[in-house]
Amino acid sequence: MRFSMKAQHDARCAGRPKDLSKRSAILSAARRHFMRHGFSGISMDAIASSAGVSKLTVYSHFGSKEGLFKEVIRDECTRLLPQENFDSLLGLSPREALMTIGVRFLDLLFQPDSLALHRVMISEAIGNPKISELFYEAGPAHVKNAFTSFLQALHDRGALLVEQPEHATQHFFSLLKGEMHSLALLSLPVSATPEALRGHLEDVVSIFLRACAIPAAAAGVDRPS
Amino acid sequence: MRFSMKAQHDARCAGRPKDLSKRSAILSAARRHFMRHGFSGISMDAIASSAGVSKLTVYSHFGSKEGLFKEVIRDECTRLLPQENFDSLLGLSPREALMTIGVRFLDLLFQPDSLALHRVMISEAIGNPKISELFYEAGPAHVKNAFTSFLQALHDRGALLVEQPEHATQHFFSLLKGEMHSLALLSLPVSATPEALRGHLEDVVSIFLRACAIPAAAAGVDRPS
DNA sequence: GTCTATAAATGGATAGAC
DNA sequence: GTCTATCCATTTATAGAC
Repeated sequence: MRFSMKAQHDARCAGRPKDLSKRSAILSAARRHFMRHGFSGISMDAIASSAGVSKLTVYSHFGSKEGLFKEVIRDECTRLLPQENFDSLLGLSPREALMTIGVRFLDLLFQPDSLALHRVMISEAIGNPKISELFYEAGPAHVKNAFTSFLQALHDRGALLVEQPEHATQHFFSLLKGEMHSLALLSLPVSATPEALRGHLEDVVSIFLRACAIPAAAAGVDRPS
Repeated sequence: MRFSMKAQHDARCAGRPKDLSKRSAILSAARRHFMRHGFSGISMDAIASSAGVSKLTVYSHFGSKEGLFKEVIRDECTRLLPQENFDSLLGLSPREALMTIGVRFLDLLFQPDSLALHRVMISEAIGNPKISELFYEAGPAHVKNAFTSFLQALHDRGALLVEQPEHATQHFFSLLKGEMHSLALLSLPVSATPEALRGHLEDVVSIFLRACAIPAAAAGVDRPS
């Protein structure tokens, strides 16, 4: 009973279980505060009292403020990104598939948590490039790779003409983000109503499809699969 | 001997003249430090000593750290943006004009000073939306408006089909920024070689022109100019 | 013994006033 | 330039709980 039946982290031999509920309470409080006020903007005192634990407990779990911060980032990336995979959309028409992906991506991008994470990462990137690398690999890179594979698949089956899938991915997501994302990062008012987002999305998909249009009939110029 | 022989700032009339050279020395030092370390990342002590003045002088000129910061932002925006106006490009072909504008914009965007300014603005936007508004109006909004007017002019003379110039402007600049800008904001390594930028620019202009292409011959569906 | 909470202390940095 | 009041990350008692 005292001994963890799910022997997960018992590497510390006799070290006793270190209440996991406290650990997650700390992580949750830290996440709220870091996202709202940034790394320097909040004190360990505030985090500890907000989590209902003592400061010593925080230090015993995470070692330092920076250690806690890194854990929060890692956590937040996996929390926001439930394994992106677009293979299930290969049955749809390119337009339908792109619209679906676009809706998902915009939903993700304009979540307050996601915006806050981006802001915090950029602000920490001033003089600390290591942390933003951690973020990028755990977050944006995944979506990017998934979409590139998806485009490659569409190209291979002749549904679209995508000569450079990585470039195309970049263009698609850049268009999706649009000015709204820049404004949101600056905490400026942005009318992200569902209607506005929908219109934006339709514009973007149309532009993208025009750029990747198969040159009408004679597609024989390219390698035949 | 005690009296300055180079009577530079002897306007000792009514209100104390407050040495303008010191003012600009402070501004310049503050700019360097704020851009490199952010607002919280640098102390007034460091700025004062770096400018070769006492802290008192700094406070007498700018009142507070935040006051100094705002002045730096205002200054930096006008310094980086030498009045954008694209009317002189109306004689070129749309592709040539867009390429020219793109080169200028990318040059501006990837200047270390410009990147630093963006980073600092985003990090200050956490809990201080007023300052980023100042920045946006003094900076990005100008370029945006200039380009929208330019597109409208092209549309009016039938060179392009731009139904919604403001949306088109948004798309063009989003594409130009691309992934490179997001990476640069995170201080992540980005290969912004002249060749890479050139290739990117050509892609972007091609996509944009395809999106705004006049539907070949029968343009009669739209209002004839 | 080990985790924990409370509390206080250390050591350093800083904005702003005089 | 100096002074002061404040804040903060981190450490160090001290004592209770399992």
